[in-house]
Amino acid sequence: MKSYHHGNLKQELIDCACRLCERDGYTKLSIRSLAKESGVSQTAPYRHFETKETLYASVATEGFKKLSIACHIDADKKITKKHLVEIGCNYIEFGLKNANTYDLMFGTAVGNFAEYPELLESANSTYENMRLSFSKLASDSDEVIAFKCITLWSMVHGLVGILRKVQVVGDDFEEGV
Amino acid sequence: MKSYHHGNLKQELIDCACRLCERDGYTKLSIRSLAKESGVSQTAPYRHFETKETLYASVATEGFKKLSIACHIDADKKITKKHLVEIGCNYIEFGLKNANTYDLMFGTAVGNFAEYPELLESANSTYENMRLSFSKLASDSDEVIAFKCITLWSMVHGLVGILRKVQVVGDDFEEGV
DNA sequence: AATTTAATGTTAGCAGTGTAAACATGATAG
DNA sequence: CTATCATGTTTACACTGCTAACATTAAATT
Repeated sequence: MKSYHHGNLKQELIDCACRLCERDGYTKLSIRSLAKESGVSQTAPYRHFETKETLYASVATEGFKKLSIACHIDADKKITKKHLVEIGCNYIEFGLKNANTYDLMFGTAVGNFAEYPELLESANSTYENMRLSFSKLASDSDEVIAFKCITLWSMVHGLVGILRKVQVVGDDFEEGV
Repeated sequence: MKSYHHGNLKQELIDCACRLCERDGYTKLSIRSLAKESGVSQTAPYRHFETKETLYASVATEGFKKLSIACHIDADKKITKKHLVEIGCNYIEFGLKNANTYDLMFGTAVGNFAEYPELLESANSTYENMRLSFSKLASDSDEVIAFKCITLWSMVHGLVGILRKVQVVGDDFEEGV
């Protein structure tokens, strides 16, 4: 007889949600289907996620962690201009290859990150990693570095959004860089 | 006795949807509430919009028209570098002040613009206006202009996305430009 | 070790959703 | 005047987020 309790439901739900969100987009994800996929009753997820937005927040949190990893930002290593470009390309590649997750991370699905401490932490840490990398290359003031960082971030973030809509230039672009 | 037929339902639904989408975000918009708001039966909108995504497409179409207008791009007028910066600022301002509509326009709510000719037309025309403005300033080849255009577009588009999440730098930025 | 308690699961049910099908009405073309 | 067709309504279905009441198990307390 199978045990009544699942044991590791929360993590399994998050993993499953990450998969489904990326595959079908977060709008198609339902708590019920998620529960069914994990072989558990319809309302079981509510023991681990107050609302659907809380689940979204968890998926977004994972997303930022994956983005950090995908960028290959190593806080300790020395960095060159070439590395910087690589980071940018990695960022864009992540955004394009994980378009649905990226949409969840930067769209309005999760209204206010501050309501989800883990998400806020993971998003801030991603940014902080980027900022640190920039700061190693420039000898500007912190303010200027932050400004430049936002500018570059906007570039790559914007490109992700644009390239997704304007597929035509997608291939040309990679060479262009 | 009120007339059975509404007469101008389609446009009223679009207008109403635009308002509600911007106020609450497109996820909160329901066809039923929209119908009720227009004093019409639950399924009446289906005479004018095949699916909800079709309705989204209409709202997005309006969005691109409004964006074009907000940018104050005049295809005939001469243009200076200062104008270009103004266009950029107008773009960013539009994106921030109409965040929910902007999200609908550039998110994944409408999967494939090509399925909605009017939307495709209005999005392309917005881009074409921008490209024309750029082309008046630069004496580069069409390809290079297109490349620069995408780059600048990415900048402002990216900033809209980032500034929405990182409100802190919002005020500083406007001065910085 | 026995018992209480808190965490985590289930069942039943509500109100709201997108959408399809069948029917009603009224404007318009013949 | 009548037939047709666009546009409206009613009814119905399967699905959704979420709540409340109950069941089971693991962990803490005695």
